[in-house]
Amino acid sequence: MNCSIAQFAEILGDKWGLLILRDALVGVTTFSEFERRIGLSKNVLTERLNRLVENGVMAKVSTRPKSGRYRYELTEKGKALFPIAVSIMQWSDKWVFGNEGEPIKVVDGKGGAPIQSVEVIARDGRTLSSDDVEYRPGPRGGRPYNQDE
Amino acid sequence: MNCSIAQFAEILGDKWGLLILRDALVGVTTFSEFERRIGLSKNVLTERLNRLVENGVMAKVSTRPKSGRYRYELTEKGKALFPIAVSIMQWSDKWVFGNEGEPIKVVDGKGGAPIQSVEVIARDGRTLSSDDVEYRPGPRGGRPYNQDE
DNA sequence: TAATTTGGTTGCTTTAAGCAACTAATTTTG
DNA sequence: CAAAATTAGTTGCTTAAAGCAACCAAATTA
Repeated sequence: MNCSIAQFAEILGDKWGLLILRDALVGVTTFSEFERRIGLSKNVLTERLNRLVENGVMAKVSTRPKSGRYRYELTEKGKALFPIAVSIMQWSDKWVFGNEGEPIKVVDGKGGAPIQSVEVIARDGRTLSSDDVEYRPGPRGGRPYNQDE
Repeated sequence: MNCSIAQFAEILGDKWGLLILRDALVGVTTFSEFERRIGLSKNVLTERLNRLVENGVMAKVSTRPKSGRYRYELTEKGKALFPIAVSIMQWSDKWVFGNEGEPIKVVDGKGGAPIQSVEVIARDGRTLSSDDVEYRPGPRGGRPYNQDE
């Protein structure tokens, strides 16, 4: 499907994929810890982790050779999902939790100051809302945002 | 579940939810146009749109009173998902499509210049990667990023 | 006036997810 | 050092969700 969002959705566009990403970002690496924290069945976790590995988002590495124990860790491609995760958290904190307050705070590792709100910024520095942009066909061109017909 | 990402996932954390958001952002409003562009079955589309309406992400408004024709449009809460959609597109463009080039370009409505890359910025202006942050329990506190036990 | 479009609903089939039991190494505990 | 527990799964069965096709009534277009 010739759509960036659809591509993302294929790789981790479901509940479990997003929760695996969340846990991976906070440092979870083992099969059993993902299982315990997320609370999904083993066969589904197996399938989802395999998909992430196949798509280069995570790497499966042996802790010690021949041990049968592994670490699942984010690749560079996986770590690049960080702004997506943060923007999701910020949206939820504001629009779902609201004045209840957020469950987790993301802070700068150096100094512990809160981070800025993730925003879409124009080349000239203006913050853009969804009404301020236009969509143009890219290099792959053709009809924009259409997948079939 | 006391987790911001899980809350988001409940509302539109699946393939169809993300594709509906994509289309809504580019201006799709009618049931039939969502159906045609996304290519999902009517019953699932009905259920998904209802969920988005129930959660305040979209509003269902009659085009003309008593006409039986509706527009599904993003609320303020829904439009606030914009940075998430853009960060997903940018990730996919870079890490999935790569040098093939992106299918769609998001440009500034004023002047048509490309937008900046969506990033996580510290209070002091530094761009932060996933290794540069820490996670602290928020006001809702308790154990961070744990939902059960 | 007839055909088409819109926005669905209903019923059936197929696919995916959840659950429990089992396994075979490996590691920890007494 | 033996027994228990943990890790990282697999297999089989059940239940929930998605896909598909047909159908429908009101409104719109030809």
